[in-house]
Amino acid sequence: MASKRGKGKREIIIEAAIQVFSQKGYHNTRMEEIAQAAGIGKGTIYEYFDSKLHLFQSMMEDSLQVYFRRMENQRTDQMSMSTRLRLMCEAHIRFCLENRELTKVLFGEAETPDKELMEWAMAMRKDKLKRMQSLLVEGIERGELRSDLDLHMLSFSILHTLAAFWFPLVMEDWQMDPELLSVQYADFIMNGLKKA
Amino acid sequence: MASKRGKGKREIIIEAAIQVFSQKGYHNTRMEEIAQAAGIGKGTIYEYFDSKLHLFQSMMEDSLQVYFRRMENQRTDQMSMSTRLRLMCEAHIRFCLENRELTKVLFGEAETPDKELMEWAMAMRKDKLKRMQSLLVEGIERGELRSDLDLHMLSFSILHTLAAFWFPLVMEDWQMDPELLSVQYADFIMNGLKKA
Amino acid sequence: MASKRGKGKREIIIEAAIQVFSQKGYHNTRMEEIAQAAGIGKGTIYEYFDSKLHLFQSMMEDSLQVYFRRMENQRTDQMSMSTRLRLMCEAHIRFCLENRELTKVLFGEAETPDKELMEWAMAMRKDKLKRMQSLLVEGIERGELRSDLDLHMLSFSILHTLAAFWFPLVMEDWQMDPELLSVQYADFIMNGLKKA
Amino acid sequence: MASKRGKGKREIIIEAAIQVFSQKGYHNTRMEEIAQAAGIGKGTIYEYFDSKLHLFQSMMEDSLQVYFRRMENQRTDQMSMSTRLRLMCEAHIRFCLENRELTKVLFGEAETPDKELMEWAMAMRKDKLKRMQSLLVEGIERGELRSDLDLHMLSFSILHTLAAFWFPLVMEDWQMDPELLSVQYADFIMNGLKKA
DNA sequence: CATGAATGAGACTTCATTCAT
DNA sequence: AATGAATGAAGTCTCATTCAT
Repeated sequence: MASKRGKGKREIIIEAAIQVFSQKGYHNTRMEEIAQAAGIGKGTIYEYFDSKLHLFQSMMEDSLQVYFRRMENQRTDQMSMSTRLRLMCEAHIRFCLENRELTKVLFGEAETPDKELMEWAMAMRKDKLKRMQSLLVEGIERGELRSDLDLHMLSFSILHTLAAFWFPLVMEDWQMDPELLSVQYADFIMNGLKKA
Repeated sequence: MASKRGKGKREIIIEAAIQVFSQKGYHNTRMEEIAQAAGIGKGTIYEYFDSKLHLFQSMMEDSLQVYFRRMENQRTDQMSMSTRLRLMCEAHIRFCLENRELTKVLFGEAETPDKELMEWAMAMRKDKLKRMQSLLVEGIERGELRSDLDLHMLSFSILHTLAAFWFPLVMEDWQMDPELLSVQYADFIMNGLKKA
Repeated sequence: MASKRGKGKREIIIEAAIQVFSQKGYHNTRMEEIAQAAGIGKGTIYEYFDSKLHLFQSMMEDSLQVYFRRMENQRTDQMSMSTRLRLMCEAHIRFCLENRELTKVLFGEAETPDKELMEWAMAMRKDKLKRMQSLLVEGIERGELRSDLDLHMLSFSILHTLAAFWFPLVMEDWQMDPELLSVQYADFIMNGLKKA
Repeated sequence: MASKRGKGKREIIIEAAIQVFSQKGYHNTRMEEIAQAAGIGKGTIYEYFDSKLHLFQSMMEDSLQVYFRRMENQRTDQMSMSTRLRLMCEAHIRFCLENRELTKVLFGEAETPDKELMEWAMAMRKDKLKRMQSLLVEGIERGELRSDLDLHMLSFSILHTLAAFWFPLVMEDWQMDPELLSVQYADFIMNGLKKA
């Protein structure tokens, strides 16, 4: 009860949804479980959300906002590309470690309960890719990055690797310091594998 | 009829399963749809597979075997690490382009309908990681690769990026020549982003 | 509606189950028929019983309780064996005539849908036999009954004949006064067929 | 194979049906199980019997014929009623012990898969009752039996008790000598329970 | 005649959603 | 606004029966 003080029903339900969806996935979650986790009646959910699908969608949108707010809360314009990549990586990793349930639904839930949600996810994906491409273009224009590599390939590679880190961190308890991991990953991205 | 010549029912069903599961996902696929896609009756599937779950599992196992057979069909022991990474990448990309449906279920289907399958997927994942680590260790011992980066991080990064390529190739019709893509990716991995 | 006043859903369902199971038997009864007989939706049954089998089991247990409560509701300790047998017989017959559907499932339903229920039925059977044997032993000790007959055979014979009466009474509308029937049956049991 | 020499397919199938139906009951028996028990193909059964129901029916009819042939194979017209009852009882008991599977389906299978079979069973029942009544009437006319008891009640009691003996004999391995049991039962029927 | 692979009607059961209280 | 008992559409799986070989 104490933890619910000051929270509206909508927030309580979304939090319960994150908790249950992240553990069981969309199709294996029953509305009643979410209601129980929220400490409310089954019917009440429908006062705030039209359907199971809308609840899931709202949860994803809310979660992504939290993620984006966290990621963008950095003023890195003046820094070197290497540093910016490192900071971005570190922010992502810290987010994952501090929001394990949220992370599971955001990056792990690859189920696409329906077409609409699928398209929404695709749009998110494209948006992220564009931002990453912009960053790379800026780096090239500044003369810090090579210009002979395909930008689509690069942004894809970097974004997906970053995103993929959620798994060992959250699911397998990979014990690695976020700062060290970021430094190493940025080093790898910038300098490659080859022995100097 | 002509398309079924020379194929056993089991194969026909697996193919239909790949087709439908890859389009709709596990939970949104009805057994009847698979039966229709296979051109057979609903009950016939149960002559060959115990349940929907077992069908899905069999399909995944079969698909992975096809993938592995393709990937391992290379003798690259004597080549440089750079070349080996490039060839591995190329093999993966060609597989994706030539087996679009198979690719969708293997890399896109992140649903894990039940615990057993989840564990099976985890085991696969760990196996692939180990192989990649072995490759990197070999590269380090040969003196071709840096030894100051965390191996877990590296193998994770490389594998996931590779795997991630399936999406733009199969879902977004990314028109890029497999050979060129492989060369670029290997270059990126080996030399990094930094301008020389 | 009027007929349901004061009854919980569970009771309504059990009553409907008695009605339908007694007419069609376990395997020929569909859950939907019971739901219709109860005037409720198919799914509602599952709010009160886990499965068809559990419903059947609960119905049998409930019915037997009603039967036993009725049979044991007699203080006959001081009477002669002949009277006790007669009263037992009469109670049984009256129960059958007043609870025709219940009687059909209790004595007519020899189907044992599964192993567990079979064992339960066997246990009931043994319990009844033991009670009858105790009664006979008491009669022998009192000097009222012969002691040269096998007790197992006797208790079996008496119980089964009694039980068997349900059929002509309920299924064939045997028009015989319960009191007269009891008197005759007790006479037969006590004195035998032989002409004096 | 040796055991099938000289037997037609029809007989083989009926024997297999007795075996399986007696163990599992009508509804829990699959046609395939019978086919396997008969050592033939599933489809072959349908060459000899129209349906599962007809097979069951045929099996019951055949079995009952075997039973009746055995029971009637006695010339007892000149004997006393007491002796006749004893011999009838003994014949029944010996049949049960020597034809355990047959006994299970004949007396234990109270499932009535459909209406037609139910009616057939009722007809059998009435026939047996009539024969028993005739016997009792003869006894009365001869002056051996009492005439003050209801004949319907008597024939019912005796027949059912007799029939009921199958259970402890076949299902519970009641170790009692058939001759002794018959003597005791006939004694009980003739002289009753009362101490002389 | 014999077979058994194929079939699809039919039964149980689940669970998102509704609505009377 | 909140509830949860009730609902019934929908999906999985079984198995008697058919029929091409």
